[in-house]
Amino acid sequence: MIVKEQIVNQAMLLFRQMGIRSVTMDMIAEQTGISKRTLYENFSNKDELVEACVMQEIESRKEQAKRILEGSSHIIETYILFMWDHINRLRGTSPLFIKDIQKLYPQSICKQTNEFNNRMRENMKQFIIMGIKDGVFRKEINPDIASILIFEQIKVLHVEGGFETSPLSMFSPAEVFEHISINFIRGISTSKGLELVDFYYSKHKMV
Amino acid sequence: MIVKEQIVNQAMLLFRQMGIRSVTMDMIAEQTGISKRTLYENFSNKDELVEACVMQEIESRKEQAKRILEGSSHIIETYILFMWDHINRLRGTSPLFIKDIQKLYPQSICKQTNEFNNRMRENMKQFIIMGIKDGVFRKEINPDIASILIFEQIKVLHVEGGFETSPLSMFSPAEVFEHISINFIRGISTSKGLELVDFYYSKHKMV
DNA sequence: AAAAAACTTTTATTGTTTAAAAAGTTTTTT
DNA sequence: AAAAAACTTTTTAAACAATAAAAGTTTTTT
Repeated sequence: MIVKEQIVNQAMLLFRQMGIRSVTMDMIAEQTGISKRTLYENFSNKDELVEACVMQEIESRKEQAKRILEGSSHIIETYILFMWDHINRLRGTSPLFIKDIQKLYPQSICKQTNEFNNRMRENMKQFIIMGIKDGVFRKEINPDIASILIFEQIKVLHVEGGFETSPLSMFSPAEVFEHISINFIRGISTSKGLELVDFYYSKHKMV
Repeated sequence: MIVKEQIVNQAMLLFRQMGIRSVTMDMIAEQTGISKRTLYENFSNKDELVEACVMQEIESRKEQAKRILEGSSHIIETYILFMWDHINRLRGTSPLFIKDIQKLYPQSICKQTNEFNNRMRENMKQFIIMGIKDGVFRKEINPDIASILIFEQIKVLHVEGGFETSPLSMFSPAEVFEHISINFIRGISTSKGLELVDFYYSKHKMV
């Protein structure tokens, strides 16, 4: 079944570039170098193919998350590493990809990503609660509000009309994301937390 | 021309409660206790009346801004006072009011509010630049990105579908706004800045 | 002279039709 | 046996028409 993987990989290449809506099955067949018929013998419809792509993406993220958790010694280091991981993903992916999944597939496939997102938000909330207990985040912080707000801020990157409408369009999504992430964690931090943010930020600094 | 003021005041009462779209001219006439004809003799159409209301609101804000600037001894105190002023306004105004102005009147009237908003964003940018020079905000901050981001965050409060769609619906706009404002300024602050935020926040603390 | 009511006009929303593009299928070719 | 091409069906989006609500006007009443 190596051909199925081939198709998923080539489709992902196109999806990442142009989103899902504007990639046709003809394009995918051509890109993979197979006929449409063969394509449909492997995936009986587009949704099935998209689902396979999304699942692959989610799996990749889960594995990466596992690696990050194993490789970090403090929750703030974890946060910084997740930030860099996401920045790298943003750099290789058109905002259309995420946007299309959310707008076009709110039922079947989005179920997977929604579960994933809800788990992420819940993780973020627990992360904040842990940080407060640990004395790195301020105790005035409401973990519910704060965990929602960080994801709402990130949504700005995937806003309707791309990004072009927004005055943020002059800056790259990756740059804005870094700004948001660092400002957010510093905003909720105590002085002890800030020291750790500075420490781990310079430890993992990238260009 | 006391009757004109009467109309504006009564109309504002309704607009603040239910937005602009859902308030009819009949409702305004009834609320003011005059006939529709008299209403139209004072304002030849709804847009003119809305404009008068918006101008009154802008004037009120300008005066309040002047008072705040005069009454504060440091830019961080200014920021905290503006925050409380806005929280008080939010408490008395339905999100529909701002939403309707932005969605319904993007041309003539919105010109006024857009100018006002652009000036606010520019002020915010200058505020951040001053803060960096003064050593209260971090020098890594990009004043353009940061000034846009704070307004984008505030937009979450006026998002399409009210607020009801958003997971933030369980919290009051005022509460969320305070969270956003404090997190933002702490996020961009140096340790010197944080001390001042703490100082002025407790100085002006409200319930 | 202004309120109340009855009226006309505009605007905004809703549903319907139509046309194009892409999904999905079948036939033909190599 | 799979690619290429030709085909049919579905979806989507745009254009248009019908409707209802509110804007705006005129007439009638107090």
